[in-house]
Amino acid sequence: MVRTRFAPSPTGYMHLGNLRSALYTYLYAKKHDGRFILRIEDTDQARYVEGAVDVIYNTLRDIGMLWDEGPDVGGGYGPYVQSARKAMYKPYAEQLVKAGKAYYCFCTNEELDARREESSAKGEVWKYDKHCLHLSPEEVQKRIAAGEPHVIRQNVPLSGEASFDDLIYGHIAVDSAELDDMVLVKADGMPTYNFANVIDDHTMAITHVMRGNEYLSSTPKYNLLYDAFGWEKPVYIHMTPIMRDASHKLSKRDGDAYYEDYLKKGYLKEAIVNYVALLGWNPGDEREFFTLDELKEAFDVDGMSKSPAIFDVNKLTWMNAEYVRRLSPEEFTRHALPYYEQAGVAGMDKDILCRILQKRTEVFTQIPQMVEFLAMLPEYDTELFTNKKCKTDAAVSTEVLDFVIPALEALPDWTEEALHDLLIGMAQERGMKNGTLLWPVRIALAGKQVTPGGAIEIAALLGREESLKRLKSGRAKL
RNA sequence: GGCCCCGUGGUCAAGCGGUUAAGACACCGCCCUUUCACGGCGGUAACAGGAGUUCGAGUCUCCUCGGGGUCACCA
Repeated sequence: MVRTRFAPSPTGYMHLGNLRSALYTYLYAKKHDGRFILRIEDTDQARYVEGAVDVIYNTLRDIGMLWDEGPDVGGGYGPYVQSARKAMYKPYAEQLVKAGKAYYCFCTNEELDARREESSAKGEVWKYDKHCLHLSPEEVQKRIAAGEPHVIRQNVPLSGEASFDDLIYGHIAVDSAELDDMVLVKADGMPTYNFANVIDDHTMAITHVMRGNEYLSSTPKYNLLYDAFGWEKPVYIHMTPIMRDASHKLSKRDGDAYYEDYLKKGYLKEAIVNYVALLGWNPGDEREFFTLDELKEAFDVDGMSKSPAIFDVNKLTWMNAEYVRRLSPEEFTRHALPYYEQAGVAGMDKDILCRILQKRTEVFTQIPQMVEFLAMLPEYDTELFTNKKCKTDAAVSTEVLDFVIPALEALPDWTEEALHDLLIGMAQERGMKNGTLLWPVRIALAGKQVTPGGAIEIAALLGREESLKRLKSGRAKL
């Protein structure tokens, strides 16, 4: 049974890189009919943020990545919050000490710093010198009994090879001599992050450890620990970061690294998830649109990339536009409504608004600026009445408005259909290009060169009174 | 600096010893058209560099260069 885990620390936001890690971790488990486990790594009390755990829950749930075990739903391997596991680590370290795979160390920070400086002065790479490894058991006991501060360090062999196998990167080996005797348990009795991770993953029976690339170089050490315990090692899958550019990760400094940021900017969650899934993974065929269920089916480590991917808002935006177009009119309107209200057009015909806006909306936040001319006629210059392609200028526009205004005043039903028949009919009668007639009308109606929709839709949206008022004021300008 | 990882168009990315080196976004052009957009058609653009191995190398090996990661009693 495949068991994977997502182990975020609660920061209050969901970074896109984390979101993607969670996604891949979830997908891998689901693809193999396994279990997806949520573990909260909250040991860093200094960074603790109120309500941050809820952000994690809500985001995962919102997207549909439901966890099979976790702090709130339980499971047979709890607790699932690291702070509640504090007491369980030290005994494991002591077990290692008994086996000679770890040892107590009484070196103080000052001593370590001094030796570190000494070695860097000589141009050497600092590595703990195993100073305390050779203390006699009696002395160790005595000093512990005396209450002397101490840590427990991993005893890394001086020679030989440490290695691991990664599903993406293959076999990675490093000389044990390169490895430092890392601290397992700190002077305050708490485990270090690395140690806690190994213990947690093993005791939670995690079979596939999926995590960021930055752990690539510490993983050989992790495996040494598994060997020291005699535990079966997990399968490793190291994932690339999402980059801002070739040399920087997407970070909070960029102001657009968080899932929440994109929701606020008017992106659809399905589009974000879909885009992010494709950043660093490809299905092996030409498909690019996936629902979460389709991703579960299609996901495969073979398609995961070894090199980091640069985040491209451009493509996200294109993908979002595609998702927007696929919305039903009702769904589109539901998403657009807050922006209609913001622009003051919420009272207008929703069907027409949807028809003219849906194809033009890449991101919902673009809507107000697209429609604000409906709520209030902008100041405009008569230059706008001139358009070469439509064969119109101030004189033509004057002529057009002069016969269009009375005709519209006489129109019995102010419907889109009636407006269409009347205006197009007049153009035909007079042997004019549709554009020649419609251009001046649209300009007078909208007061801007570029609008979503054409003269007919705009007139229908504005209604008889407002339309005629705008047409007359346009005529008056000429 | 030591060690580890990575390197195909501007971006994502296919490619697993033999291809005219896919596709998508972006960009440019044309068509459609009631402006813009949508849609349709077409175009520009890449194997970081150098040595090998091989009949043949984007694919294998080595070196160089470039980028990243990691070297804490932080997580």
